Amino acid sequence: MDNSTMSRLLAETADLLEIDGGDSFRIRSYRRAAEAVEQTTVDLAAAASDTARLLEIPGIGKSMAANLQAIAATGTLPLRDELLARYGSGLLELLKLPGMGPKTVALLWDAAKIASIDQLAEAIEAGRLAGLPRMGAKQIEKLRKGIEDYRRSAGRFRIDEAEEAAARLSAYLLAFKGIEKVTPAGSLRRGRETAGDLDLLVTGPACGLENSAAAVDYVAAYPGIHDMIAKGENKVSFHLSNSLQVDVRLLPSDCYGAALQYFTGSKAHNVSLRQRALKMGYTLSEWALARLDDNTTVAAATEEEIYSALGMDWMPPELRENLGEIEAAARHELPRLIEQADLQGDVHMHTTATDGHNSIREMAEAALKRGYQYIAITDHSKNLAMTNGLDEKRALEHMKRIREVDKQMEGRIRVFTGIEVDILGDGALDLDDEVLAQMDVVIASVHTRFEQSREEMTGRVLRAIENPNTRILGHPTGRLLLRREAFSLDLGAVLRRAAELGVAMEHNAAPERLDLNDRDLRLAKELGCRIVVSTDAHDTRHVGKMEYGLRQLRRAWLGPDDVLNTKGADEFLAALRARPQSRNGRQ
DNA sequence: GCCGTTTTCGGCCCGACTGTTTTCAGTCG
Repeated sequence: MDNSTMSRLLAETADLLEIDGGDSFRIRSYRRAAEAVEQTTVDLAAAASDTARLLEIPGIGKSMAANLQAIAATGTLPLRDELLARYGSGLLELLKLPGMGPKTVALLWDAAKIASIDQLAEAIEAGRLAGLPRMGAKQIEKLRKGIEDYRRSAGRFRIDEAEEAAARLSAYLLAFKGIEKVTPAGSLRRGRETAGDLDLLVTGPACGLENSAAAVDYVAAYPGIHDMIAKGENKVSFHLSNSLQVDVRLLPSDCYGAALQYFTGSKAHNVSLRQRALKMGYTLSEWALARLDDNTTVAAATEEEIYSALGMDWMPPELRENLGEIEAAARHELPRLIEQADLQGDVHMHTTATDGHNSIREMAEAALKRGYQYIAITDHSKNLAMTNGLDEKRALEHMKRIREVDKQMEGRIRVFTGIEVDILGDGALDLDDEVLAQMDVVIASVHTRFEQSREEMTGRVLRAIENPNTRILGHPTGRLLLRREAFSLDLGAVLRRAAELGVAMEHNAAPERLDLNDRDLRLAKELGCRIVVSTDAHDTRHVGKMEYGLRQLRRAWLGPDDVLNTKGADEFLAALRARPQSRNGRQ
């Protein structure tokens, strides 16, 4: 069992205790322990027998160590099981609805015996919620909409979860003699934010059409399989324990490219590509590109051959959405997409001054190791009290420390001063302008939920952009993957104004964030609004880890020139600071 | 349930915002 699963069990226990009305400090302990387990580099399943080692981890005491040992030994936690037996796992799912916390879950359970999202939906339809305490028309409507949004995203997995499952399975497959190559296809390969299932294409001498039986048996013996769906001559389908469906296809290497192309999709891209093939006298299938007249194979082994035979350049999977990439590839005018090597700096990160886990120096060293030229330290401001956010006085002191570290690094990497301020309800920033003016990087973010009208909400964000100290607009959509609580915002107006005033728009590269979706990013490019891709790293492991965010940028056809932190340190700073004359007075 | 160069008991990150209130409880970060 891996640390994140152990962490999840502890966090769920905390949720259940909260619904149960348990001691709030005990609950916090479970939460802290869950976070510690997630954070630590110690492999807890392996180290479980070493109690002293467990106790070294801050937040793990005697009973939590025993809990971890129970989880490692049995895969489950007695307290959690006990609470689940009382309330059922549906309550944990209810908590995922926006605006739904433990008190409301407990209320619905006590008053109406509602124990799942389905039961809640039913109760809303039947009008059984009206009259319950704190259940006005607005609240009920919010829940109804929350259920709708939740159901839309349910059943899909975040890209990093799918990728992790793919990596583990690939490692297992590659250990088999005669399996030489494993490639994830489908939306995972195209870099979508989420994946509905996992398509793995496998090839090697053991994957021939006739001799694949041993390899198929090996696949079917994968220890992570929860239940088998189908096992054929060349395909094995199953669910993992997290209910992710996996299809493993074994293919001879001479048709690997055709299969890879076909199973990567997207559907729209493939339809369009097959039409093009037909016009050229070919037929394209998952087995080969073949001549229509005599059915002889033209290309099949690699994607490059197939696209080339169709008169096109090979294109990165991220572009395959039938949004003009086929025409561009045929004209040999595919865009140059942004790559990791283009990025010169990571300019959003936190330290132990607020809710980060490492020092300024450690973050700088980590970024240096990853080959970056500069970073910005952007801890939280005072409005985020729970993170120990910085007030004016502490912000200035912190700035001094950042400058000291910058000196210590002796030019090997630049360390910029910065802060992530909160956009308040009236659109003002929560720190004094005189202090903000001294910072290199000021990221203005919305941390509280706004539920005003679209106009009002947009007005507030625009006001924050107008503030001459705002250099980067941080996550303004309130968008969290698989929990889309996006408040209403005229993003077009926001991006346009940001472009006019030279304020960059942040795209958070963390897989659970990915602030801007494909369409937002295309719009940003159209409007000439520059993007800053960042990690919002809270520890050294996440510093500069941009791959998920980069794939989103690539999907939107963004190149190095569309992104601000592809510039060198001085150019980046100059671009951030230079703001055109304010054009106030225009509505 | 964790933690301790003020402690082995008594503390434990707190402020903004919303909706349903008529002074506040609940959620979120």
